[in-house]
Amino acid sequence: MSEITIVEIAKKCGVAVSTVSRALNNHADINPETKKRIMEVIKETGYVPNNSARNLKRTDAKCIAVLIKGITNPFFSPMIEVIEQEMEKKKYALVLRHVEAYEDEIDVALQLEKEKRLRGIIFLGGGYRHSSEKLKALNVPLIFSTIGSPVSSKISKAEYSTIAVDDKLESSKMVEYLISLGHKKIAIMTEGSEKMSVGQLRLQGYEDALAAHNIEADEDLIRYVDKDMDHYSLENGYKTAKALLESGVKFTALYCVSDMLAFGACRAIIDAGYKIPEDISVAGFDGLNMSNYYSPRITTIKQPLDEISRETVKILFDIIDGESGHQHIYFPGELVEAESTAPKKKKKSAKNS
Amino acid sequence: MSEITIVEIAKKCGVAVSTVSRALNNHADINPETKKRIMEVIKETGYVPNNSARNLKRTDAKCIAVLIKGITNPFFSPMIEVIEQEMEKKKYALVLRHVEAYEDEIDVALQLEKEKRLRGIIFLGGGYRHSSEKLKALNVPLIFSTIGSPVSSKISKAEYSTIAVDDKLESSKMVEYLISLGHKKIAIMTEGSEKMSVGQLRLQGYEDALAAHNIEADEDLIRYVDKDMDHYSLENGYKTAKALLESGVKFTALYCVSDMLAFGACRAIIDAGYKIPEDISVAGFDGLNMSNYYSPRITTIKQPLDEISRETVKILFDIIDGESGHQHIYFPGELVEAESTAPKKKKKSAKNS
DNA sequence: ATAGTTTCCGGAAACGTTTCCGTTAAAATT
DNA sequence: AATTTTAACGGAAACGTTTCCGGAAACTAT
Repeated sequence: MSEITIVEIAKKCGVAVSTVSRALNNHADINPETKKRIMEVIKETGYVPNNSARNLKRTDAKCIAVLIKGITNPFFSPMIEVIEQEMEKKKYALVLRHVEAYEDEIDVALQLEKEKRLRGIIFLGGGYRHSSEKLKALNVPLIFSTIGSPVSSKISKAEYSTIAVDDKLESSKMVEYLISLGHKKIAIMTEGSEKMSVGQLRLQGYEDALAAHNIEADEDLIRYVDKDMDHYSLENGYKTAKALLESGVKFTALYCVSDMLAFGACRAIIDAGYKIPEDISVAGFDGLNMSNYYSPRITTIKQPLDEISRETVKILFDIIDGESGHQHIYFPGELVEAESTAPKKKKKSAKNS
Repeated sequence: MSEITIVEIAKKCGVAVSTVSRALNNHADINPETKKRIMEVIKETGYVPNNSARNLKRTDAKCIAVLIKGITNPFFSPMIEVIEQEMEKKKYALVLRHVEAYEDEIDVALQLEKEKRLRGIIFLGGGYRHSSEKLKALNVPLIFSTIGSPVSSKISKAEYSTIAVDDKLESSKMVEYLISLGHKKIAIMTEGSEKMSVGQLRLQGYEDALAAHNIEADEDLIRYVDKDMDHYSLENGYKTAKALLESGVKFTALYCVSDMLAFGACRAIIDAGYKIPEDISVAGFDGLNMSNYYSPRITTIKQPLDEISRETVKILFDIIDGESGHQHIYFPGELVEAESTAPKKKKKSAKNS
């Protein structure tokens, strides 16, 4: 393919390679005339500098990586947007990478660290099988955003930052709310991939809330999504809710640990001939944009993703600039009451739209 | 940061640099013993080869790029999945990049072409401001998947491939269907960013269908989404539908040129107190997974994204391998009738769930 | 034992840049 | 007019790899 290099340009212009390089990089020591001439030839020939060679020498190209597991999850959309904005302000290049498993992530990061001058990594999305030695070896700030408790115990809290809502606390707020509506038989749909996953934390919040109100936890009401599928997907929500309904266990409210699950669950409930919220109340978590457009609008805990994202970037730069060490910050979530929940059981309760 | 290079490893092992390289790259000419020893040291030190240097020399690292505008759009999720699978089979590295504007894309691609040995580019998502000279200069196969007519007229059809559904035709199928249900006042919600955009093509299909049935096109029924917002977003669907409803124009069916728009529109219609499909039928396009979980399930044209994705990759490799030239292929879409549409007006029409 | 093969490894060139250092000629200063 | 400064540029080393070429042992076959 395009074999043309900087030396051809130099020849064509009758100057030295270094001069072309200077023209390319807006260096001072160059005659505007010469520069213009060189730039023209470059334009003509369609020459593009080889980035590998460039990065091999350069030391100043600052770059941070955002590694996302499940980049297509709508949950990340607003986060990516904000992070991109903030990075732009700081004039840092941003590399957004979609990674399947976390093992991959690390290798991707390692690679980046060598290719470019990686200054930090932001991890988005759950999954916790980090090989901590490698992670430490990177020697750049690691920021985990909106994921429960991110790393293996081999790496200490002083070596990474986390920014998120307090999943356990917020989760219990939601369950408290359902209880306040008179519900006692509250089912939960969650995910239990790893010990400290978001799903597990939110389950703990559920249990806390029940305990606080002396409601006995019923094993049958705790449902795990299929771990062989995308955890927080519509299909999984649908499937799990369907199984719950068909099991015959009685419940008046279903708390889904993610809005995506709630969407799927709602559809299953409707398909089964029940009305939401008259027959069954459904609650979600995350506050996805979609939850406000779904029918019914989903009662959920809204995560302040914009603020979280902004803070994520801020913390990263504070650490890079040496202005602070690693931090672990919780943001408050907001309970938004919508159409999918209602007080329990009143014969014909009015829709609270 | 991690300053350790291949020469340190060589020193530590008491071997030559080339030997370490051989160990690293699974070369033949090396004693398994030596290799093992070297690998151990590498593991210990956490050494990672510098990819820039590596790519500078290598010529075989094959790589193809997938450039997506709006990577967070759920539309792309299944496509990415399939493409990743297929690439894995071919043992090609895949670089997935999120790009904001198409200008960016090209630069990204150019950069890639130099860094790695880029063998092809797949473009996903609309937007058509390609600077064709640059594109040509890349000298690698360009494949446009699921986007209308992709490039500026300066670049000929023999120089790129397209794989998609026939947007115009499929669109008219949907409108024909609505007409067959007895609808005459059919509103359309579309997007008109560029001449040959997906939205424009689908609008043409709408006009064709109306013309074929001698239904007069009513300017007031053609609605454009806000071009300053994300074109195919819930918000835009909601907002545009709301404006349409408030305008007082009468219509019995609303055809949204994308499911995302349909979701938003449905919500606006419901909020306005109408029932879907009893009062207003709503149709979408794309066949997003979500359309089967939304309430009501959206009548839509389902794009065979799996097949399209697979074919996209296949065509790319055919071209790379010199087994064929560029192609322009249409896949048929599938009209899926769901809950959001019904025959017009019968006093109390039964829901066709 | 000799010649021919293999096996394994070291040396060094090359990849395409950037950057440091030095040089020249012109401009500015004395 | 002689000296110093400046502007513009060329030359070459360096970045960290891979790969080609050749050479020394260690085998194999005669």
